[in-house]
Amino acid sequence: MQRYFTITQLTQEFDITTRTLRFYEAQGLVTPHRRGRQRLYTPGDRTRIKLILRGKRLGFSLNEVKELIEMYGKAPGETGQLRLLLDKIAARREELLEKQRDIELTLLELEEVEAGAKARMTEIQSHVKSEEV
Amino acid sequence: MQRYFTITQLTQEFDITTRTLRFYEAQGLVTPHRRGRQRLYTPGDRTRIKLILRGKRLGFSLNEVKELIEMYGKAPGETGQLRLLLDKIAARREELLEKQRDIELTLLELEEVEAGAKARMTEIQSHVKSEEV
DNA sequence: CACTGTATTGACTTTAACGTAAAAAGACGG
DNA sequence: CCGTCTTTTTACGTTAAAGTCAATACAGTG
Repeated sequence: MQRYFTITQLTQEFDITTRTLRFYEAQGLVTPHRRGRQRLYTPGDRTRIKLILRGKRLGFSLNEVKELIEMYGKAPGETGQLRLLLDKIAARREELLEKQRDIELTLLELEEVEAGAKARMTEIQSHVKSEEV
Repeated sequence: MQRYFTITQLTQEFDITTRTLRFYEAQGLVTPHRRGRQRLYTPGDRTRIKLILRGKRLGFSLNEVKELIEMYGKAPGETGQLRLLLDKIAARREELLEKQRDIELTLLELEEVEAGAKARMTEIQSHVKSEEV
């Protein structure tokens, strides 16, 4: 049973515009079916869109995202260049691990700032209290 | 003892161009000293540049990075709007945590693809061996 | 001082990722 | 069937983040 999504359904679900989805299509990132001129998105298309948006959140360009998705898309059988695929996977993994470290560092720094701010707040509080006496 | 860095030193260290550093300066992200017209970067400037690049790797825009850095820069004392600062920190943290989840998911998917590829490889290997018999 | 190489400035160009507007074609409710 | 609404297509505009190029300006060296 093939359930389809319309373009507006997806734009609402993911909070993007139709322009964006058509743009992704023009870039070859999704290829919805057509009923006449109308676009019909399969659940698979929907998943791809999710992957695209996730990639974007991580700072990957659309081209990089495309490469990633194509890796998923290929069944392992039809992948002629297995060695090459494995290399790409390794490279992506390295990038992701670096991003993880970047995030950890940034979170730590945020905590420091937060601690400073909170300390400053309670300090102000105590001033207020002493003035209240 | 104030040790300075030249612009080219930094471009080499971080693998960016002079144009990029001057652009960041024009955006108010760094403000190196001058000796005549020549730019002199302090270790503090260097740290800021590191932060900028880290932010970029995580997919933040330069403006977002600027906000982040300004949060670090402000001593907690001179932060008039402590509540506002804490809110911003919380928002950033949420974003970062989401990115962490995104990374985890992507890593998992990469592992799946990798497993498939490796399985396919050993399969091919065994074919070769059986032909060798 | 002349030469050479590096820095700076300013202007213009480029690329990615959409936004916006206009015109035409379906889709639908009454 | 008519008007309204949505969708599509086409084309041009925009923004962020630099890249590229040209015209100097120094700075150090022999």
